[in-house]
Amino acid sequence: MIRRLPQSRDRGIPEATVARLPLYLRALTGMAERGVATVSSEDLALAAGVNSAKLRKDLSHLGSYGTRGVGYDVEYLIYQISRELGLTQDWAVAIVGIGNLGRALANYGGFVSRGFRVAALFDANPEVVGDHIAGLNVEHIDELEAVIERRGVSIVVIATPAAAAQQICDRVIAVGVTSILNFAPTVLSVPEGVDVRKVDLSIELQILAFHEQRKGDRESGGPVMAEGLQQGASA
Amino acid sequence: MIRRLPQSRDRGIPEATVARLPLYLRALTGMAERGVATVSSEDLALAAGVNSAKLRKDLSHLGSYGTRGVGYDVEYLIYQISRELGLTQDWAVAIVGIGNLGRALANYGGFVSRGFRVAALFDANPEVVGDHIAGLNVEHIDELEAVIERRGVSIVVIATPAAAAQQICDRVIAVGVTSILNFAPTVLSVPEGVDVRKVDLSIELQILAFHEQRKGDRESGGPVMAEGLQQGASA
DNA sequence: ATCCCTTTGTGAACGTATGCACAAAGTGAG
DNA sequence: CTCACTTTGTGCATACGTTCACAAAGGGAT
Ligand SMILES: NC(=O)c1ccc[n+]([C@@H]2O[C@H](COP(=O)([O-])OP(=O)(O)OC[C@H]3O[C@@H](n4cnc5c(N)ncnc54)[C@H](O)[C@@H]3O)[C@@H](O)[C@H]2O)c1
Ligand SMILES: NC(=O)c1ccc[n+]([C@@H]2O[C@H](COP(=O)([O-])OP(=O)(O)OC[C@H]3O[C@@H](n4cnc5c(N)ncnc54)[C@H](O)[C@@H]3O)[C@@H](O)[C@H]2O)c1
Repeated sequence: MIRRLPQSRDRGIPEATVARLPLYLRALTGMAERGVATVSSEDLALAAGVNSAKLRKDLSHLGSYGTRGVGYDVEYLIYQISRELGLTQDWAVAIVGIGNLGRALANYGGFVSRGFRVAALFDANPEVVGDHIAGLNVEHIDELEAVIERRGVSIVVIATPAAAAQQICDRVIAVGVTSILNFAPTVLSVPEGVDVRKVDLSIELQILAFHEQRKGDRESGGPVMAEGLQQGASA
Repeated sequence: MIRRLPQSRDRGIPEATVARLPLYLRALTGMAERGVATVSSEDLALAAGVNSAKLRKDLSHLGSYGTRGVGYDVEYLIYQISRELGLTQDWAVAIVGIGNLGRALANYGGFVSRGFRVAALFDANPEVVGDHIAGLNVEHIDELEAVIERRGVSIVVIATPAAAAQQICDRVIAVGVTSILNFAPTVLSVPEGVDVRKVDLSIELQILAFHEQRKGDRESGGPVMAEGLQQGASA
């Protein structure tokens, strides 16, 4: 291997790695709070629930921040991962659909903890509009575009019924939003350059049911299946 | 303790495929409701937001249920996928931690729609215990084991603070639960044979932030990377 | 300075997933 | 029947992801 400076500009981090970085970050933050100064790949991997070789390979994509024979400096690694994930800047998030779920999300403290700030709440229901939740006023959905632009919102969380999701999606994309987190159980179609991630309770349960059923099958003499698998990264 | 994942198995459906089956099912259900009798892989793939070759390969793992020149029978395919996922039986689900999120989950109608039935709610807070939510009484966490066994709960949803999650997890596993859906931002450690899936808002936002930051970098002359990617299956 | 111990970073082998491209299989018209 | 047309199911190439295993690097003791 040729040792070169351009290594740091090789910014092609695999998607599977990106999905695990927040996990490492969380484990590291816990360690920092407990006063741990350095950590080995073995220990960090254990805390994050992954294989240590995988962890080392993941971190190697960010650069060479470890010290052989010692491990990684916790604070420094927190900084490097945070920077890579873009958490050293402040992200304004809007939540659309302030029903059961939207309310829970708006009240969720874990949001703010890492660079994310809930900057706007929207709903179509006149009875909900004007409510005060977590120090924010719920705006009418008609104000969507204006408020998003005024407050510099760059990430939108959709928590409306499925029927409204695509329309909300189209509208926020039209004003330049390119990152969407969708809780509605529907497939959003978006132009290239827009990232959609989805959280779908129903799908998770169905996947669990699939494996659960298969465990039961075992008793009736079916083939013994692989088990104990935790879900991995999303690509 | 090396975990072996035997691949050579007859009914071995790839994990990536399993994760997409619920998507197909949802699309098919919508079509059935609109009176569509048959569908081509092309159309179904479009509705589910995947590549049609991938869809055909996924379905081929279940069997050969299509008709060349025609497509798939919608109702029949719904039945086959439902059966494969184990949705033809009834799953009793318990929710632990009836706070903001737990309440939203308990009130969520989409649960029941597909074989899942919320059968028990638990909380440690005396002010919450005894509340009536969605027709269910919130039980004290001390009753966890007894109620789970009595009502035949096989899937547990954890919506407690992170600090309580591992303990709840250990307790439900001790009474035979092997499927857990975890909303708490913590890595659960479980014995082999137990499936844990996690839903983590914070991780999703951080992944979005990573890509969002990268989009901004483009202006400063960084390499233009592939975008527009939607998240894939979790393995 | 030398040796021993620990731990990183990565080459290489293997496993899994994706998507193209096409033969095979089916429909229906004449 | 044959022919034209549609669409499935899959072989194959390629890309991506995981894990093992070990040389190289660093720390510290003597
Ligand atoms: N509650 C859950 O646990 C849960 C779980 C998984 C998925 N989901 C999904 O999340 C979404 C929200 O769930 P919920 O339980 O909060 O539903 P909900 O009905 O309680 O809330 C939906 C809110 O969206 C608002 N709304 C409707 N149309 C709108 C529009 N065009 N613009 C802006 N706001 C609009 C409604 O006024 C309502 O306040 C649904 O798609 C649901 O399927 C919910
Ligand atoms: N609210 C959200 O939008 C959101 C988003 C992502 C993740 N989460 C996570 O989901 C979990 C719940 O979030 P929330 O906002 O509902 O919090 P919450 O504080 O509103 O609710 C937590 C509930 O759990 C109960 N509880 C605490 N210890 C318990 C125990 N040992 N046994 C049983 N019940 C116990 C509490 O009494 C409370 O009712 C947290 O881990 C949170 O980080 C929440």
